[in-house]
Order: sequence, then C-alpha cells, then structure tokens
Amino acid sequence: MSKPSLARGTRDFGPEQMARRNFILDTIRRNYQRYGFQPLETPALENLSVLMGKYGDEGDQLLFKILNSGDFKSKTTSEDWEGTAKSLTTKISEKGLRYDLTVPFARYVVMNRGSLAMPFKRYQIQPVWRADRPQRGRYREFYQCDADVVGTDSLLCEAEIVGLLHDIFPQLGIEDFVVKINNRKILTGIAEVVGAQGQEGTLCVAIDKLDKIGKEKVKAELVERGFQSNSIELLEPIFDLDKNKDPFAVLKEWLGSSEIAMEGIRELEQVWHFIQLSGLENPRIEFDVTLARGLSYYTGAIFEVKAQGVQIGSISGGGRYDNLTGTFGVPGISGVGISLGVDRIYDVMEELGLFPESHTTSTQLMLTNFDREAFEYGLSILSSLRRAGINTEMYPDSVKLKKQLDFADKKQIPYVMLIGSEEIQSGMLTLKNMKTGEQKKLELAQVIETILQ
RNA sequence: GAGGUUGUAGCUCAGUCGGUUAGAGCGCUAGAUUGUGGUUCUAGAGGUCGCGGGUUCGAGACCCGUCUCCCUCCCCA
Repeated sequence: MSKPSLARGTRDFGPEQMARRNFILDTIRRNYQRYGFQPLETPALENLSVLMGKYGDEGDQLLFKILNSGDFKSKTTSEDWEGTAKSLTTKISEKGLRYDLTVPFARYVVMNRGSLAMPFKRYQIQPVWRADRPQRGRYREFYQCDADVVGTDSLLCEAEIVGLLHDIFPQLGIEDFVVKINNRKILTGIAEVVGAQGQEGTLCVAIDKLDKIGKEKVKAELVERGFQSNSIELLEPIFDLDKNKDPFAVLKEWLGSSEIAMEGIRELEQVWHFIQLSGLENPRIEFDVTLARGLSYYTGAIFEVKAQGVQIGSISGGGRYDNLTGTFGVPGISGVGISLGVDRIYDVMEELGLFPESHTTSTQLMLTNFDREAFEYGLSILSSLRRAGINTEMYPDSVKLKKQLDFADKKQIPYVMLIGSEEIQSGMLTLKNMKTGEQKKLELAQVIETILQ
C-alpha cells in the first residue's frame, strides 16, 4: 500500500478553483467566438512524426513520449539498445503527448485543406504537456487557449489579435497589461546589417534577455557565442531604441540597407494604422525590438503580453508563421495566432485579488431532512423549486438538524428550508437565511420569490 | 539537462547536543443543546517522522541513495 500522490508538475482543481478557471475560460471562449473563431479539438496523443522536429532540439527533449503497447522489446535488436537513447526511442515509442496546440492545428489544416473555407479561423482550448522542470507558474500539464487564422497574409489579423487581447484582459479585471510587439523580419534585418547572417537565432536568444540581465551581459553572451566584436558594436542602436519617441524612424535609418527589415517595419506600421482605424481607445501596445520569442517557426509579427505589477512570465504569446504547414508537405499556407496561458492568468488574478466573489457558490437552497415524513415532503417539492430556476439540493440522510445546518454553512448555501410536522400540516414552510439567521414562514411560491429576487 | 533547497497529524509548523511515551495551533468527531449553523466550553480520535539502506546500546535528528516540493540556469504559457 502506498500513499497516493500527484505526478510531478500536475495539479487537481477542486470546486472553487474550477469555478474560477471556468470564469477565465468562459471569458476567453466568448471573446474568441465574437471575433469569428470556430472551435476545434484534437487528440491528446499525436504520432511523434507529427511532433518531432517542430520545436527545435530542446523541444524534442521536452516531449512526453508514450511507450508502444505490447511487447515493444521483441521488435528491437540488441544494436538498438547499444545505440543512443534517441535512436532507441524511435524504435519503442511512436506516439507522444501534444506540446502545444499550433502543430496539431497545422496537421489538421493539412489533412482537411480540401474542405476548409479559407481563411480558416479556429480557437482551441485544451491541455498540453511538457517534460519541463516545474517551477512557479510552470507546470508539466497546463491549458492553452489558442486562436489562429490561416490562409491569409492580411495584417488585419495582427490588428484583430491586438483588439481581442484588449477585450479579454479588462473583462478578467487585468487592466494593467502591455502587448509587446516586434517583427522577426526586423531581427533578421538586424543580423544582416551587423554582418551576422545566419546567427539570427543566437542574436534573438541573447537580445530577448535584455530587460532581464542588462546590456553588458547581453554583449558578453554574444561574444561567448562567437559574435564578431564589430558586429556587436553595430548593434548599439538597439540598446537606446526604447528611449526614442519614434522608434520606427530610427530603425528605418539604421536598417535602410536591409530590404527584409524595411518590410518588417512597414508591416508593423500597417498594423499600428489598422489598430488606430479600428477605434481602439488607449491601446496598450508597445513596440519592443528586444522581443524575440524562442519558437523557431515565427516569421513575421510576434506578440507577448505582460501583466504589470506581478512577478510572473508572459501570460500570452503568439505571432505569424509563413510556412507552418510546409513541414507537412503543404507550403504557402501562412497564419497568425495567439495563445493565452490560463494557469498564469489564474496566478496573476489571484495575486491581484481580481476574482469576483459570487463565482464560488452553486447551491442556493438546501432542504433539511430529519425524518421520513420530512424527507417525503421535501422530495415532493424539490423538482418544483428546481424548475423555478433555483439550484436546490436535499440533505440525503436523516440526521440531526445541527449536522445538516453545519453542512449548509460549510458549503455556504445561502438558504435552508426547515420542514417538520408543523410545516407539513400548515403548508407554511420555514425558510432560513443563513447569513442573517432570520427565519420566515412562507408558502412555496413566496419561498421561490424570496430566493429569486 | 546543470546547481541549490524542502519533506514531522487533514492543514500550517515546533521538536535543543543523538536519549524515556513525538508536540502546538487550526481543522475533524462527540457532548453541553432529541427542531437550529457561525461564538463559547468539555472530551476524544488522528503519526510507518517522504521512501529504502547505513552508523549507533539508542536515529525524527547523523551518513548514502531515491522520490517529492520550492528556487536559480536553460527554455517557455
């Protein structure tokens, strides 16, 4: 016999947590639908051939792999066992848990491209799994809430995502947030201009840490990773960019020789313009040239949302990918999407005390039951109360009234109906308000009226 | 994947230098109150000290291993 325990990095969600999580999920779902996104669900399990190689080398390590069923050993050779863990894995595991929702979505689009109306807008709210080391705000199983549009290059999509975020977060009570925006093309252009083509990935990883570790350490890291010192000198404009009123103008001058950088800048200007046209008041958007994001498939705009005043990672991220379906043999389908992290949003809301109180209770009225007669009488009026729209339950056992009231108190049920011989004879039911302790004798119709008002 | 840290009752935590029967608060159960919750009072139940091994006359405490929690790096939501 062993004590039960949770798998590392996983959690249970009890009733009050679920009420809060559902509040978040419902808010997100409602807004996704209002922008014309349609629901999609895909399996928790995917073939590893679908998942592997999509998240970089480190991503493959973070995939949970599922051991083949049956006698997987008999299908391997002794050479397999002597080789690397990686090559053995491919022999004994062919399925894995999904790592995000974007890749399964790409697979779905490819498999259904004949019948989908393009551009296709879908939202997807499901758990994903990562074999990461758990920490505050990081779990091995967590929910993502994705919304993506595929099949159009229109920058309207980028602007719509910004609008969507500006609808969702205030509705959750998170007023103080920033949508950081950058464009991968600008980063590519920078690598070009400083003479570090092809080292763009390294550049991104280092620059991304600027706000965390500071300018000098970023430079040190670049040196360590083999950057030429004149390349690093040429990077200087990046470090002062946030002090400028018009960063786009500065960038245009600096990166004028790079066609791709200019394209990225033009795209962002267009997005800003669309946001302005859409009439969004006080947009909380910020161009951040140091925003890079790790996922290698982004090619255009990239987003990240930070909640201010809370020490927690980003609560949302996303971007445009020009060729996601390319790895599945269908090039040329571009898309742009956003992913919200419910678990982190939950932590932010908890820390800032933003949960509305009314979301925890579900039962409004409990009928007591202290003998057979009361039980039968209660049963006869139970369904009328429920049909009237009141969440009602009857205490299932005939035990002492004290115990029943104690239960109602713990479950924070606001009303309790006391039924005894006196009430049954007169038809006047005793309704007790658990908050005030006040009791009244009422007819059934009056009881319903009292509770519903 | 690298480094650090934690684990004692349902929960939060004491437990001295290695020494007799491992404690507190909260919670739980029962009673004071056989038709009335929250407050109060009284009594009670509840422990393989994460797990496995070792040192010792003796281990909750010391040593090794392992799992877990939390943190830093890496990376990310």
